[in-house]
Amino acid sequence: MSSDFYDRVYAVVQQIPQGRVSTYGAIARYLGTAQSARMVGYALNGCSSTGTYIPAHRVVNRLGQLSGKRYFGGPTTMQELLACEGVRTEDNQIINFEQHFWDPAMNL
DNA sequence: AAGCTGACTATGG
DNA sequence: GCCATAGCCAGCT
Repeated sequence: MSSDFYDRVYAVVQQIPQGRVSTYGAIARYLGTAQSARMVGYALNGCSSTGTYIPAHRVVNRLGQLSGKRYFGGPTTMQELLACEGVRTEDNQIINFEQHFWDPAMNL
């Protein structure tokens, strides 16, 4: 039922190593739809519907901001998940974002 | 079927 | 340097 686009997004996000983060734009570009960064987040919106665990907390916007933390049910859920993996955040933004950044196109 | 929405990004003022 | 506007694509109403 999930479109190929959704499935690809999930596949990439699942391949993000623990303690690393990626961006919507990077994933979108890897999928071939560089202009559809919004769709990446939109796809993650249905990650719970897939029944598969998707580390969506490892996906942030290009500034390293936890733009989608409000979709995790708690105001600090995403932040805690990242912190649990060793990713420090400050004011909803990842510290040393470039250091944690993981580009699928660069590793896949 | 047609229009709106959105976890983005880039550009302009 | 910050706020406003536009472009984008795929899913949802």
